[in-house]
Amino acid sequence: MAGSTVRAGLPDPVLPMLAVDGELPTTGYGYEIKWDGFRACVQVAANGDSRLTSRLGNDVTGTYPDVADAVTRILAGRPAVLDGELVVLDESGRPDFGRLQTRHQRGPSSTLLRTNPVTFFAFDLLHLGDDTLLQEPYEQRRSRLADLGLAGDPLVTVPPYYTENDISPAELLEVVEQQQLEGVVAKRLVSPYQPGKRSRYWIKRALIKTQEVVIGGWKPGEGRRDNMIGSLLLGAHDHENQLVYIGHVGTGFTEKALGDLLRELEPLSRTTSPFDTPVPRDRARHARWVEPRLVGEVVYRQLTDNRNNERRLRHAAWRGLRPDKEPGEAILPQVEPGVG
DNA sequence: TTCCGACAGTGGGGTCGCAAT
DNA sequence: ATTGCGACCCCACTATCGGAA
Repeated sequence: MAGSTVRAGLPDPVLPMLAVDGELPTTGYGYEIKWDGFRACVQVAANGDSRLTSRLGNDVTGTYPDVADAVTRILAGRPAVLDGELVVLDESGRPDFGRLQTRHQRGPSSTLLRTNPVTFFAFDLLHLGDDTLLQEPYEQRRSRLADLGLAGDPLVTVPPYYTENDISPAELLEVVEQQQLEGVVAKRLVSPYQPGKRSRYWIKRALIKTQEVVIGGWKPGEGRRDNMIGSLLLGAHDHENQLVYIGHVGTGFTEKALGDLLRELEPLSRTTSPFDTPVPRDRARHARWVEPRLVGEVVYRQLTDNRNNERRLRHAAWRGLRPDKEPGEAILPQVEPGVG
C-alpha cells in the first residue's frame, strides 16, 4: 500500500469490511448505532508497535498517536487487530463530525489535540494473539472484543450491539432519530469478517431528511458531464424571508434529468447571484446564475454549521423538480435544539 | 432472461498545504 | 498576500459490465 510506513511485526494494513445500503432485516442480525466519524483499524504487534489506518489503508497513526498508544497500553503486550470508528463527541455526548475534520491531518503538536479529544469506538476484533478471528461469527468476535477490557479508558470504548431480543430495528431507528444520530448498521450474527468486501452481511440504514430548495445557479460539469450540469447552487428562505445559500447538489440526477434541467435553467440566466447571503468564492467559481424561480427537492443527511455559522447541506442528493411549489415555500428548518 | 455485485466516474462539504500569480 | 489546486477525510449516486440466479 503506497504511503504506508513499514513497522516491525506489523502485517499489511487491514481494509475494513463495508456495508450495503438497505432496509434493516428483522431477524438474525445484530444492530449497532452508526457512528459519525472516521473509520479506522488499529494493529498492535507483540513488540508494542502500533498502527492506525484509514478506510483506504492510509496510515493515520501520526494524526491520532494518543489513540494508538491507548490501545497498545490496554492490550499490554497482546498483539491484536481491531476495527472501529474515530469519533469526537460534543458536550451532549453526540458525535461531532465537524470537530473531527478540524483535527484531521494535524500533527501531534497541534493544540487542537487537546481541545478535541477523540474516542476510538471499537466494534470488531479481527486478530488476537495468535488467533485469527476472521472466520469466527460476528457474535463470537464481539464476545472476544468485550473480554479485552478496552472500555474504561477515556480514549477507547466498545459500543453495544443489540439483537431482536433487545429491540426491534424500527424501535432502534426511532431512538436514533430522537437522539439525532446518524443511523443503524445491521450485522448478520453468523457472518465472518471479510476485509475490504461490501456485502449484505452488513446493511446500513442512514436517516435522511428532505428539503425543498430554490435553484439559484449551476456549475458546468466535466468529463462525462461535459456540456451538462455539474451541480446546482441551492438556497432556501430563512425566517426573515432572505434567500440563504445552503450549498450545492451534484448527484442523484439521471442524464435525462440533467438535460431537462439545463433547458429550464438557460432562459432564467442573469449576471449576478440571486442569493441574499454570500456564496464563498471557491464555491461560486464558474457559477452561472439564474433567476431563483425553480423549486426542487433534495435529500440530505445533515444541515451542518460550519465555523462561520453558515448552514450547509451534507450529502445532498437531487430528487427532482417541484413544479407544484413556489420559491417562497422553500423554507429552512429551524435550528434543532440540542439533545442531552 | 433478469438480477446483483463490483467498479469507474461524476458530484458534494470540509481542512490543510504547496505553488503559482 | 491572494488564488488555484490537489490530497486527504467523509460520502451519494449513476452507468456499465460480467457472472450468478
